[in-house]
Amino acid sequence: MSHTYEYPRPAVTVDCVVFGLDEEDLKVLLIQRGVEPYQGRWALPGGFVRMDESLEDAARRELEEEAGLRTSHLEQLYTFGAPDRDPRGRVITVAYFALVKLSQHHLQASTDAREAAWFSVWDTPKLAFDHADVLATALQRLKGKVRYQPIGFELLPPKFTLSQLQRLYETVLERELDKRNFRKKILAMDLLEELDEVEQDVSHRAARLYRFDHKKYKQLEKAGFNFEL
Amino acid sequence: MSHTYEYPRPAVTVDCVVFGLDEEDLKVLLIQRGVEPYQGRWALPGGFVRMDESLEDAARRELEEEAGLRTSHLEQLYTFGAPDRDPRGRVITVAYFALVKLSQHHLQASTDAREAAWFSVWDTPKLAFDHADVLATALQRLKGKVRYQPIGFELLPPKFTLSQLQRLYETVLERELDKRNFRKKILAMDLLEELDEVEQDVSHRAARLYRFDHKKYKQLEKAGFNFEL
DNA sequence: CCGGCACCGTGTCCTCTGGACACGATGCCG
DNA sequence: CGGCATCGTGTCCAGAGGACACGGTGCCGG
Repeated sequence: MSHTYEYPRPAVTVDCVVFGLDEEDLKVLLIQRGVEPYQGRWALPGGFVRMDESLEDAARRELEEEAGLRTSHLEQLYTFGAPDRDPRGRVITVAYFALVKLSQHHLQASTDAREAAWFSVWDTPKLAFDHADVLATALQRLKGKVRYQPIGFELLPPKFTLSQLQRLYETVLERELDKRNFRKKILAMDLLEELDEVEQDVSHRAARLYRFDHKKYKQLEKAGFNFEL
Repeated sequence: MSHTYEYPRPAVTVDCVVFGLDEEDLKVLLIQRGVEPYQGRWALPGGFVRMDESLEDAARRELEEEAGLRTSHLEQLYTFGAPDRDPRGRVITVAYFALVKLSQHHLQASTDAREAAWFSVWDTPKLAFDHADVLATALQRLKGKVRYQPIGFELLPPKFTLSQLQRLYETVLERELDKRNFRKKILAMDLLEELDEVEQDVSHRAARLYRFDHKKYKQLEKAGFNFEL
């Protein structure tokens, strides 16, 4: 290896901001730290990048190890590298952003005896390192992206009602939407498959279920179609 | 330092995609490599991150060192970390994205005897490492961002004509725009200061000069205004 | 001096989109 | 069988965006 590389090197980690949605709120997955620094504090799941794995592989591995979690949607968020962001020394972290269907991911005990739990994104405990910044950045990204890419569906069960979908947007965007206009617009896109099923076990009139048509979206996307709100 | 950190570490670099605009084309700044690997190939300016500087500071420093360049607009683009992207070993690079006013940056000889030059973004030589991917990512970002943030002005001289501005958008977006609609829309935003000056040394009727009003934009932005194409 | 050339600068019309807005239908429960 | 909660639907209006053409101005060359 060239002499060029014999400088001291920073350590490199990945951290994941995993969002999920339940009936009440938008949630983020946190892990309670078992060791110093910030022992006992809550933090984003993450860890060191191995020499032979890509950054995204590292993110997936950490999610699997720390929360027994697999996710369909995982994208790079931002890289945080302030020299003093870790008290142990120079650590640069590549943050990732993931969406999971909370309904299908009941957390399993983490393999390394750390506690994992979902918190409302509007009400998290004090976080370790600069993870509050990372979370804020991720929220901003989610808010921005959900409007012009159909990623919101990653947060819902495969079959969902239009009300659920609308609640999703209202929660993420932090504003109310008009039901009629919302339905008009989303149905006009012709990306939802109307199923011959209605929701079960509700104590009022049951709503029709829909399914997002990924194939159709891919096609339309190629043809220059743009999803928007 | 904790034992946790005694894993082997990747090297970390920053690379910069610097865009400039001249009368003909959108340009990108490249540096010819003086050492192996890829000796003689053109590459993005960049280099190793020092242990005591932030990522953005590293990017600015490299731009200064390799091209004598300062830039107003510098933002993080993406982090590239495929295990085999550098033949010398594991090197992760944090790519940055910069815009400069080409009219005011005649390149000075680089301090470390490497050659620096501007190339049309549509016609670059074969690049070192995965820098072609980095450039493609940057172009995509520029195309996306220019429409909803007033960053295009960073590519123009402080005083410019509406035709120059329109040509900028046409070049970046790779499509033609209608002159009357473009002027109507951009002037309606009320972000351009109309000057009592016209361009000089043209062999036809001279066009009026305008200046972008950064202050006004900041105010409007706070008030919830959204710049859009 | 005059014509040609190149670019500057301007307004109308039409379509479509987006937002405001209310009520009858359905199904469960007590 | 009445009450309650949610479902599901259509109209109207204003504003934005896109299509579209021509007279004005200034330089240059003959």
